[in-house]
Amino acid sequence: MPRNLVRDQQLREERRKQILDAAAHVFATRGLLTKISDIAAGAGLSHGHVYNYFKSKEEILLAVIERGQLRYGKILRAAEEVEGNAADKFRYLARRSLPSASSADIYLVLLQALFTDLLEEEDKRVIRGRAKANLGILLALIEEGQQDGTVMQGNPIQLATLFGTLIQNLMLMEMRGYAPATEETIELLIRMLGPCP
Amino acid sequence: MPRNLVRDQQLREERRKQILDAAAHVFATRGLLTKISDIAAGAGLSHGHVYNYFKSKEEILLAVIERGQLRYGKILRAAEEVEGNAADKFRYLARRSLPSASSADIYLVLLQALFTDLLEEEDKRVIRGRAKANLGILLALIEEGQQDGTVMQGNPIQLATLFGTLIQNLMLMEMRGYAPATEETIELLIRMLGPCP
Amino acid sequence: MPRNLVRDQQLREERRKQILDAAAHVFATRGLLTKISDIAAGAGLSHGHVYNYFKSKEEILLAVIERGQLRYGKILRAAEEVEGNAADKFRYLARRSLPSASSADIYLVLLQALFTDLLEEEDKRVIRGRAKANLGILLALIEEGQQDGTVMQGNPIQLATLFGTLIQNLMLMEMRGYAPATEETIELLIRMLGPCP
Amino acid sequence: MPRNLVRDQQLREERRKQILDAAAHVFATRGLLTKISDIAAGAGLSHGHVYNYFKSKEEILLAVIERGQLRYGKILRAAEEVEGNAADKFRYLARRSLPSASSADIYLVLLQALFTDLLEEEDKRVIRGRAKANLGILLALIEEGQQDGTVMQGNPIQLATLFGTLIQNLMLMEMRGYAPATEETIELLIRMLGPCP
DNA sequence: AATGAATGAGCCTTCATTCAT
DNA sequence: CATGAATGAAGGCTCATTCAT
Repeated sequence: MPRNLVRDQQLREERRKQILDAAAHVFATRGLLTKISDIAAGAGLSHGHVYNYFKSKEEILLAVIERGQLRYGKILRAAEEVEGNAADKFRYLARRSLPSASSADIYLVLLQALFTDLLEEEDKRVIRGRAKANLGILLALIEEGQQDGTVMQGNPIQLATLFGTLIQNLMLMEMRGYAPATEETIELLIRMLGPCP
Repeated sequence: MPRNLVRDQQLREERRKQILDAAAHVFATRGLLTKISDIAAGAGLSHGHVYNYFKSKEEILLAVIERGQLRYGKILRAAEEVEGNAADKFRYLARRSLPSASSADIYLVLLQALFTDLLEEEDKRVIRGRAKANLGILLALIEEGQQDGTVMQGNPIQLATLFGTLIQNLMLMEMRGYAPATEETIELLIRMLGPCP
Repeated sequence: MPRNLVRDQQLREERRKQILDAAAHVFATRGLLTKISDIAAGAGLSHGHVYNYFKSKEEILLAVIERGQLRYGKILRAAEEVEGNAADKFRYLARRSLPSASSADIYLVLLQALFTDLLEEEDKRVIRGRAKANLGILLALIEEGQQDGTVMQGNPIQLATLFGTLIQNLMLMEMRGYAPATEETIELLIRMLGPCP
Repeated sequence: MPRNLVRDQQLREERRKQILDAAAHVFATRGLLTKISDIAAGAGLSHGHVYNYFKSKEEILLAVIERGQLRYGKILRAAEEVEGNAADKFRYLARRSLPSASSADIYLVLLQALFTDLLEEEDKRVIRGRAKANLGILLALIEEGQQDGTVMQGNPIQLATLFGTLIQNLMLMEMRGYAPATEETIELLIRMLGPCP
């Protein structure tokens, strides 16, 4: 039966993913007040069963955040590979951060999680570490843009930080009573980053 | 009536303010998971006493948000009055939004509150309404800047939204693992907004 | 100043009466869930001040019950003195127990109080003792009626109990969704008690 | 679905009944001051679990009252079916209302509930409606008795009200310091209702 | 005396987590 | 594996009681 074990493992992994998907959605929708039973309902299973895959709500939250950060990192690396100049890469990045892209909606949860004492300080440290790693990629893109003349001069870290803030907030605009972000918004953003020739 | 009614009223008002200050701080620090007893402790009184000033936790949250939005509006109007061109006004605005300025730290609470069903839909509507009013002031500033040549051309609403997002996030940068905002950040921000002559 | 002391004592007694009146009304209206502040409001003073006259809510409740029972006893003794036969005395008794007569509305409070552990067992014993004393008077009336031929034969204690139950419930009829008691009801009651010649 | 759904449903129903039984007892014993934890303890489960069956204390109270009223209605209808004349039916009715019959002990709770603002006015309306329906049955019995000569003449509604009051108070007699009701009491009651030939 | 600010015990209710089936 | 019954810790809120003014 080793075959079954492999298959079991796959099923198990699928389930975990299912739960995390639901959790990401619910966390992003209701914040940290999210209940285990909401997650379970979203994943289509009983709340008790969730504990066969994660040992606590905290673990789920951590997993959701980790996945969100890793995905964001993946998008960042994908942006690096985009054909064209740095502006094109930022354009790609911003587009992937629009509300329709599910990958971004975890960002607010992360923000909240860094507050509360729901998470251990150690966990927060890890999360900040990943954030810094992601910022590093953004930083490289900024510097590339300053080289190829599509990004203004200035402290790259500051620029990366500002740009990072912006794209992660794109999806939240509507929620905050502002107009939702569109392609037009993205073009403006690119121009804002741009140099004055 | 052996009491001094006028004085009592003043004390009462002070207490309310005291509670709101504590609440703002704790909400900003621990998010919606904030306990009434945390607020009470922060204000230096017993949890039961809080209910002599506010009739529920929800009411406190609403008051905190309202006050935060009104203060932000006040800052916006103060910025309008600043001597100089639009860039100077934005500079002023950004400076007042740095972490050291306590008035801004409510913004994240607001963001969280718009999620959850902790608040009635009606309350959320009111909050979004005030946000829109504030955006209107920012909008006027943007248009002024486009007139006096210190702000780039482009859809003013979009620009206002982007800028609003940025300044409200200044204080959160550090928290999110990025470098904290400084005067240098502000200058970059002003240049980003600026036109290409 | 002994005159002042006397006067003070009178005022104090008046105040106590005021509070008990309010308490009786509120207890009869809202049951044991009655709050001290309701009583205070009813008596037109601050809740804190009540404690200058009674040392606890329990003491007030006991006083209200005692007064109610004593008044009922007084009514019973007044009935004994009524001119005419026993039927006339019962008629008088029933009339004084109609809803309009405030003396009866405490009966339900008493009923509730005998339940809960809000009262010490010792207090309950005292209350039951007074109830028994009152029943004794009723018993005498019943026996008088059996003598003068206006009350049916049968165990006088049973009859007294049944009649006591009835008149104390007269005021509650309306509350329980039944038709309110009237003079007609009273006449029926007298006839029910009456013998078959 | 490894569970036996039908069985689960049965168990669930049993549990509900268990809780209601406990609640009826405790409410009848301690009045509206009854704590959820008392009910839970009475039913042999944890307080939290009670909320898996009822969503609030108020709902439990309402259910207890409803059940009590329905049971009383059932007894009334059973009395209607008793062989014999109306007196026999009343006898049956009174017997079923003695303290030993658990079905009646809810009446006092009902009485208390009609006070307080613990219940919505709407709920009280419903309760009064059911009381009126039950009174209707009693009314029919009275009229039957007036026909077959076992009940005195007079306004049937008044008679029904008086009789209803009496039988519902039978169980409370002892509690109020009076002699407890017995078969002898019941016979007296029947005679009181009877006509004078 | 008189007020109402202040406290904290206590109850209702929710929900993470465990566990029997 | 799956379910949901069951528990109990924790937090919101009320209100009796005390006390400074």
